Amino acid sequence: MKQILIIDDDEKLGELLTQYLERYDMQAHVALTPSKGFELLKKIKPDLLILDVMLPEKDGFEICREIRAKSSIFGQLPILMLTAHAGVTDRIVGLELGADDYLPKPFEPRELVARIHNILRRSSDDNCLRDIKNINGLEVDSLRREVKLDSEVLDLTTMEYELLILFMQFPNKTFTRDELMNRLRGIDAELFSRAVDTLVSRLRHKLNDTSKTPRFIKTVWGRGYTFVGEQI
Amino acid sequence: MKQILIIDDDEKLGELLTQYLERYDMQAHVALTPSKGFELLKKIKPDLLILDVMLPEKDGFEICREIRAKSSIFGQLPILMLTAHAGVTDRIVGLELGADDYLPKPFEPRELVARIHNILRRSSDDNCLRDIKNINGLEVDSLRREVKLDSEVLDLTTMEYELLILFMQFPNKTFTRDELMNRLRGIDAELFSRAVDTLVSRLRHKLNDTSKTPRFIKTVWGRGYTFVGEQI
DNA sequence: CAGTAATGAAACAAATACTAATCATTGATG
DNA sequence: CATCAATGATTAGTATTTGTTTCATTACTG
Repeated sequence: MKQILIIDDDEKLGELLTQYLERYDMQAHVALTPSKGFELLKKIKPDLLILDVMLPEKDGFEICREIRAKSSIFGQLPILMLTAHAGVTDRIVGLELGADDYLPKPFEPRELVARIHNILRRSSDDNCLRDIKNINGLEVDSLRREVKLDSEVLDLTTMEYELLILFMQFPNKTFTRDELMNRLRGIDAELFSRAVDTLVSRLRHKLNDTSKTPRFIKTVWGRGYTFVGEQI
Repeated sequence: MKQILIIDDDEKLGELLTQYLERYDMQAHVALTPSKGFELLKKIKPDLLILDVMLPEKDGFEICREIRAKSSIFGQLPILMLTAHAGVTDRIVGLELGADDYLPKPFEPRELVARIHNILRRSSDDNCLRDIKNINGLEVDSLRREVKLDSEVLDLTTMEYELLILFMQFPNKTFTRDELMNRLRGIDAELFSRAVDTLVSRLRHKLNDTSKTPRFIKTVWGRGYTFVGEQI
C-alpha cells in the first residue's frame, strides 16, 4: 500500500483526503505543520509527498527546496504541490524547485488521485496493480475499469463506477447520504437534493438489484445504504 | 548485435550494465569521460547512447547538444539520459535538447532495457525483436512499421502509429487522456486541448472504426479510451 | 389504520463530455 | 523561402451523464 504524506494546515482537507485516498489503496498521513511534517517524513518514508504552499512557519517552496537539498535520502521522493492561486509563476517556481506536479486549490479529489497515479507511475513503473475484487458475483477489474456481474460486463457511468468501488471497498459498512456525497464529490457536504438516491437507484438497476431483498445494495431506513457481501 | 555506448563516470555501474545488457543481446561499451566518449562514438558507431548528466569535464546536456549539432552524422543517434534527480526540469531540458528518453537514477536494470527497446523500436526500422502483433484482424509489424487491417496496409502518421501500438500493447486497458498524452510525448504534457481526441478520431477513421459499436477503440465515457480485443 | 416521513424511480433540465470539422502552427523537404 | 504534410488548438453541434423535481410507494409512528 502506497504511503502518502500530506503537509497541510487545513485539518478538514487532510481528513477528507485521507478517507478518499483510502479508496484507492493509499494510506495518507497528515502533518499540520512543517516540523511535524519532517518528523513524519523520516518515520514513515512516504512514497509521495503532498505539500501545501501556504503553511505556518515556512512555506511549501522552502520545504520543497530543503527536501531536494537532502538529495541523498529524499532526492527521489515525488512531490505534489498544492496552492491557493492558479498563478503560473507558482507553478514554474514549484517545478523548478523539484516538485513533480502542481495542483491549484480547489481541486476535485478525482483529479488529485489521477495526478498521484501519474506521478507514481512516472517515478517507478510498478503501477500495474491489477487488483481484481470479487464480491458475491460482482467482479471489478480496476485496470480495465470494468465491472462484471455474473461474468457479464456492465456499462457503468463514471459516478456509478465510483460509487460501486466505494461500496465494495467497505462491504457491509453503512454509509449515510452525506458520507457518500462527500466521498464522491469532494467537499460540499450540504446536500439538499436526492442526487445520491438517484445514483443508487440507477446503479441498482444496472446491477439488476431492484428486488425487495437486494443482493447488493441494501437500504438502511433513516440512515443510508449498505453494500452487503463478503469478499472472495 | 546492438552496440550501446555508455558515457558515465561510475565505473561499477558501467560494468554492471555491460553484463546485464549482454543478456539481452546488446554489447555495451563504457566511456568514463566525455572525451573518451566522443572517441568511442566515432569508432564503434553505436546504435544507442546512454548519457549520464553528471560527468566530469562537461555535463550530459552539453554533450547531448554537441551531438545533436553534428546532425549529419549522429543526428539520428538515439540518446537516453540518466540523471540523479527526478525533477521535471531535467527531463524537459533533456528532451528539449534532443534526448529520446530520460531515466532517473537509481533505476531498475529491467526498466532500462525496456526503455532501450522502446527507443530502438521508435528510432530505427530494424529493431532487435520483430514482434508481429495481431489483434482482432489488426496486424502490426513493428519491424516494417507497417499496419495491416484485414490484410490491407494502412498509411498511418507517426502519432497515429504510436498511439495504436500503445493501445495494442495493453489491450483492454482504459487509458485516460492524460495517460495517453504522457506516454506519447514522453513528458508530462499538460492537456489544454482535445489533441488526444483529435488523434483518436483520425486513427479511428483510418481503422474504419467510426460506428457506434466500435471494433477497436472504445470510448469510455468520462474516463478515456480502451482498445478492445484479445491478442491472437 | 391513518398520518407522516423516507425512499424509489420517472421525467425533465442542466451540466458535462465527446466528435469531427476547421483553422493555425509546426516542421520537414526541396 | 515556398510548399506540403502532420499535428495542435478551437469550436459548434451532439450525445451522455448527472442533478432536480415530482409523485407514487414504502416504512415507520402512534
